[in-house]
Amino acid sequence: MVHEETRKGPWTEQEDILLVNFVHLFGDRRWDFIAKVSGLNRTGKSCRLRWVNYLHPGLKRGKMTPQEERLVLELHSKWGNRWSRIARKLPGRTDNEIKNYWRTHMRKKAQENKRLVSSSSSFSNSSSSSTITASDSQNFPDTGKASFYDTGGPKMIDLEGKKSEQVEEGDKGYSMDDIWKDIALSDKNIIQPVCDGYSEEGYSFFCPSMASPPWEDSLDSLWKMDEEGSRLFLPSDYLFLSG
DNA sequence: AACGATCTCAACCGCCACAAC
DNA sequence: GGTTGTGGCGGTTGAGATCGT
Repeated sequence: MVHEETRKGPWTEQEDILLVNFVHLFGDRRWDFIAKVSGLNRTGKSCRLRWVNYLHPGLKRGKMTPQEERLVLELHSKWGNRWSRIARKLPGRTDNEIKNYWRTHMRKKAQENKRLVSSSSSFSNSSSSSTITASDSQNFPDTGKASFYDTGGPKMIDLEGKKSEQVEEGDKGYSMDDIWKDIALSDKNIIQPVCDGYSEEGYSFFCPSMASPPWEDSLDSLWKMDEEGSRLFLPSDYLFLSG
């Protein structure tokens, strides 16, 4: 046997299928183990990332809804670049997705702002204060440093995520019900809030801390939830190839 | 239609936290 | 208590897609 190097780069459909099979067999926590036994020449990290960001059946694809956008802005103002935490409040969205969204979103804002500033030229100096918009401006305390989208939120003192978690529910301008409604309209299956409303993962489509995926008893519904058809869907006979 | 600029998003990297030993 | 292995997170990159000229 030739010891192949660890594969990198884009995943093939075959790899995806294989990974899905093994995740169903062993759960979505033992990534290193899965990486080894699956025969994928990938690292555990790579497998996890692929699953979390792309293969996970609960993922919602497509553009962010206005509600989601607002929620991202709001949560980012509270938590800064805690993408995974923010993602937990956005059912079906991944931290990577939100991170990317924020990056492009803020880039646009920064460019717009630059234009405004240069045209009015009344605000000079401003080491880097991306004035953004009125509603956003709170997100960007003038740190005078860092990239344009960096750590918008207050330099949060995390305190093990306790304090900040407590504040969050109270001062929300609107409820997650809106978002759930939105999702329910388009997805109508799979994504259900499993945990009750007020834990850290309260609004996730399932509790990440679960040892085994909750969808195991509803595999038929996997891969069918895309509303835009833009998503890779594995027909159920792809699953469990070996029976 | 061709080309360059810009945008989007999947994937990798490095660091950190935590659990097992 | 120290070491090691693994998972998770945030930052960054690069290829492909899309847009504008």
